[in-house]
Amino acid sequence: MRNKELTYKQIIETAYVMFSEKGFDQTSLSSIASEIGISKPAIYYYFKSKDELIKSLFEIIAKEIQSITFMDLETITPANFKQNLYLLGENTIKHQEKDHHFNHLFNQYMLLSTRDKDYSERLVKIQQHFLNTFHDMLTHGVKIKAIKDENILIKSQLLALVFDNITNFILTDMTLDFIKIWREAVDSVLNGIVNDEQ
Amino acid sequence: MRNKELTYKQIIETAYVMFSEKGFDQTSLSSIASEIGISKPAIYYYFKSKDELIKSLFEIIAKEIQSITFMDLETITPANFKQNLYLLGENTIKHQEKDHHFNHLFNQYMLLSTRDKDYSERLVKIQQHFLNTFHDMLTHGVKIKAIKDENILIKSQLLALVFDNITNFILTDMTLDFIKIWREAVDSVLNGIVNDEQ
DNA sequence: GTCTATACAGCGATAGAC
DNA sequence: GTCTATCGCTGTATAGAC
Repeated sequence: MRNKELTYKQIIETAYVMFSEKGFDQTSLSSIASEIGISKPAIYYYFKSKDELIKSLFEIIAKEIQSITFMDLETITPANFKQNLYLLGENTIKHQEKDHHFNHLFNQYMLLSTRDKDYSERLVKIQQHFLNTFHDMLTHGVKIKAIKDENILIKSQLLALVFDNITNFILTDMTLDFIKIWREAVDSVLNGIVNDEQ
Repeated sequence: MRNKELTYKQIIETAYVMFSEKGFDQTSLSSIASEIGISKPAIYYYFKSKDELIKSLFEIIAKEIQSITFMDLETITPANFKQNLYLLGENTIKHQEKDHHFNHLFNQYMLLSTRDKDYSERLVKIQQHFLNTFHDMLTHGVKIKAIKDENILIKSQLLALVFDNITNFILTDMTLDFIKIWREAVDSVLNGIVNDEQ
């Protein structure tokens, strides 16, 4: 007799890894089951279909993105503004270099979204949230007079694009100095609009 | 009796569209065959397996990337340097907005590469070529004294990252002004190192 | 060179025993 | 809650007719 919560947790965790490594289609429910040491129908006790299991994982990913890109604006001052932008990138880069599964899965949902309207709408919202995070950050910078109010919208979109693609490039075997690239991006974008730079 | 070359061409073109819209796994050889109006085994006459058909499409994609990112450095002068960087992005953005299949397929090969060493190595080379294009462009800019020799390597990598992810974002339903973002990227990166700017 | 027919494996999902 | 057994379907791939 197994523990109910344990089994549920094992299915989620095993699916997370296997889906990321082999893809949704190439990972059968039986292979997930045998990896855990249970039978295939046991999975159907927890999830009414394979699609629902895939959807459950999406919810987990979506929540993780929220927490990764969270920024507490209250702690930002003109003195530490640029440093905080550096850190936002550096922390994420270090996090992604440890867990490749996250981005592999996310890419698969991106592909799913082209033929599934639900995923499409959810992903647009996530990307929007993502863009907003950087826009809020720069807007806050203007408000506390850390930077000048010049082209803030486009500049924040540019930062979001760089940030997002750094995580994609980490997945390939490219060995670039991503932290340096991110710092160059922040420096370039803020160049000329930073106040009080000595 | 069908024409041999025509059938081959039809298989390639139909597979290109269907694989991009539904994915490799969700597109069966029978569905491709019936879409064209031939029988499933007919495909096996031209391709010894589904994987080989997928591989053939990869060769086409790889070639297309080479031509998209081609830049004739001979025509670059200090006067048109920045304008050419603008155009490189703008032409690609317009091209991508017309043909979404290209990027959908490319993303699928990115996922395949995580479990297939052949694709992995090929893709790294493509990404490398991609980075080199921008590096060559900026290095050439230094040579013809269009820009100053400051941080050229990182700056070219940054441009490549922005350029690459703009094409990814076009696939989503985000309606951003990508041309403006690209211009901001070029402006930001070149800010302070451009010579002869009035 | 292209077809019909078919082999064979594997999938998602369900029924019903324990 | 988890199992065995099984259904129905679809996939890739091949053999052999024309």
